Amino acid sequence: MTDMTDPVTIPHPWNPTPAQARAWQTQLATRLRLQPLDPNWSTLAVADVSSDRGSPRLFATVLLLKRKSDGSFERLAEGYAEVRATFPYIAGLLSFREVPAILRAFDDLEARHGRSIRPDVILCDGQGLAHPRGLGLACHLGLWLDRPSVGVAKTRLVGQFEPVGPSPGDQSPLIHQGRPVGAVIRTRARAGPLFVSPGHLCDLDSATSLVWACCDGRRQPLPIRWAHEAVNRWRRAARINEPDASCPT
DNA sequence: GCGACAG
DNA sequence: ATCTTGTCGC
Repeated sequence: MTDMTDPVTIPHPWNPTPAQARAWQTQLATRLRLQPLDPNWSTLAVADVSSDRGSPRLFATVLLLKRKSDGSFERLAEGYAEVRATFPYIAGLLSFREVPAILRAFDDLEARHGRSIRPDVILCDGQGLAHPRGLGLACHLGLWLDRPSVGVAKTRLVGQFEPVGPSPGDQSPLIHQGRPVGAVIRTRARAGPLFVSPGHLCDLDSATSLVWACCDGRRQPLPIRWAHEAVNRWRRAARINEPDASCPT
């Protein structure tokens, strides 16, 4: 009998063939734990990755934030990493391309912060459970780090849903293979809805309420916007100084 | 063969 | 993801 508490039962490579990657996803999905998130979560880590068209240079950023009692966020620390992509972008296999870069950004974050990071939840730009094999980027990262995680994507990958209402807060269940795997949420009037799904150590209700709690009238949750701004600011600076990338302050 | 297809 | 200016609308 294997130890059911291992984050990842068998370490796997990040540069497998597409067929091997799909097999790992099916295997890893069996390790997911769908459970309520601590409603009193306060520390949140948010990750984002960006790159120039056709360039194999991936820039990853992870921000560590603290949710204050008044609902605002405080920036505690940040980490950065530039990685050479070892896997192409293939719909359904995004985590094999971006997670390695995100893991290095986490390492940088810990190095700067001076101690191990144990965020109450990790917010990811991409799908969680709403995936062909139930293992979107949020699930994969959460499993690897053994931390609760939530996925929020701008467009659909899988699943069917009824039209979402026009008002902020309106939502519609995302159904895949007869199972509710996520929620389509209107976060801003006249803007496209977001696709939220749980990652690891989290359930659908927890995922949707957390994302909604991170929204402030804009289409994207504030943490996602901050991470996106941070990683793009760094990438643009690195593009000017060409070769090496000097991390932000 | 055709359509779909996170970032 | 990124390439890109202006433009329409609240």
